[in-house]
Amino acid sequence: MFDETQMKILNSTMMLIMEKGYTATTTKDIAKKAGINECTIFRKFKGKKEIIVAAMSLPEWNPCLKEIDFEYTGELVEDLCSFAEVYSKKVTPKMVKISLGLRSPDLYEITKDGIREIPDTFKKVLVQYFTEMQKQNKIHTDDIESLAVAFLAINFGYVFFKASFGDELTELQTKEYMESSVRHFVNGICK
Amino acid sequence: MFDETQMKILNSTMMLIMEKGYTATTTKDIAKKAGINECTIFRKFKGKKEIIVAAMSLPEWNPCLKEIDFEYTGELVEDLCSFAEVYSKKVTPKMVKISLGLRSPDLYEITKDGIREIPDTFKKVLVQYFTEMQKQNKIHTDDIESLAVAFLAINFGYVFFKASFGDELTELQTKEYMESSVRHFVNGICK
DNA sequence: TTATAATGCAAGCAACCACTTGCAAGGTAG
DNA sequence: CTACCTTGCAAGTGGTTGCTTGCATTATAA
Repeated sequence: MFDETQMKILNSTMMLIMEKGYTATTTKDIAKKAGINECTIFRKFKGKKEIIVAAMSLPEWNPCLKEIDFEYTGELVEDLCSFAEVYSKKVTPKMVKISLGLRSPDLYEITKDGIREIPDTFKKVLVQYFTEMQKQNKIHTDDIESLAVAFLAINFGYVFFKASFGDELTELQTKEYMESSVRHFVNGICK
Repeated sequence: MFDETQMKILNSTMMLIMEKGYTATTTKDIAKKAGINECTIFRKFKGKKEIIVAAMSLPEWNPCLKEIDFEYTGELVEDLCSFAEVYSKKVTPKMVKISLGLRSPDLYEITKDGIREIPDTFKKVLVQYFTEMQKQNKIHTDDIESLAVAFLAINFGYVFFKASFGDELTELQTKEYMESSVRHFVNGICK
């Protein structure tokens, strides 16, 4: 698919975009980071934009979250922990930084669908799951949509904070937070 | 503080940053949007960066969230709804777009403190509140930190989604979501 | 050895960037 | 009227951007 030089370019580009964003990342930066000459970039890719398109085709730089990735048994805490784990494996701080770095007017058309796909898929799975659990009389709610968005937000918010502030906002680690937040989510906090 | 021309520049700049981000926003863009000549910008402000600094001093473009903004009575649902409302009044999709647009290497030093201050303050208030509620034996939890981060994430996640996708991810409106998510958060979903 | 392909190197392209300058036009205040 | 202040206008600054080109060097394969 891609030769060694191309991979160096792809990885260097995405790392720089994580740090500085697409517009602020220059082809000179990329060449320097990749340890190659700038003109080689344009021998390997048509232009700067094409590097992004190519990188997005790699699972390494584009977390394809599919409905099929989520499995469940019917036990609430177990299932939601499992969902949270699948989500956190794909949507890492690295990926969040990438998707923030790709926010640029001239990339919008290329990236928008891919970026919305992830929360969209996760929400769809959650709505489906909660609907099923309600049918089985395992949960009580009058608003499945809110429930799904809230659980999505609990998971996304955490990884966004880690991506933005590292451990400075909270030193909680992923597993710790996931288990605790799921437990609170299921059982509530009111005595 | 700022004359009419300066205000036109400040508002136009921030609106463009909302749309395209700082690096992709040029001084020509700003002048065009403000309906003035480009050189006027540099007669009014020292440079592009200074426009941001000036704008950040306006409450209109910088939501100062202070601990004192949050009041509570001791009734869980009521208090958390009130917290969520205060948060949503300050941290609007517009503000989130701004803070995303300001992510640029050469603005980092200027903006980082202001950006972290908001989640920081909200988290601090929540930790304080939950600690108090635990003392009063009104909640059961062994992990107040997770609780605070989860509630913060529930509120931030929603506004981030609205900022990024409008109504395309969910058509839920703020009040609806707030009330529902707080109710679930307090009472849990398990039967 | 010879042919081919990949890369480095240096120079340079037009376009655009933030920013500057000199001058004329216009309004306002004394 | 005069003096001043603000702004527009047009031109231009040096620097950077994405991207190109011609040529020398190296490695690989026939």
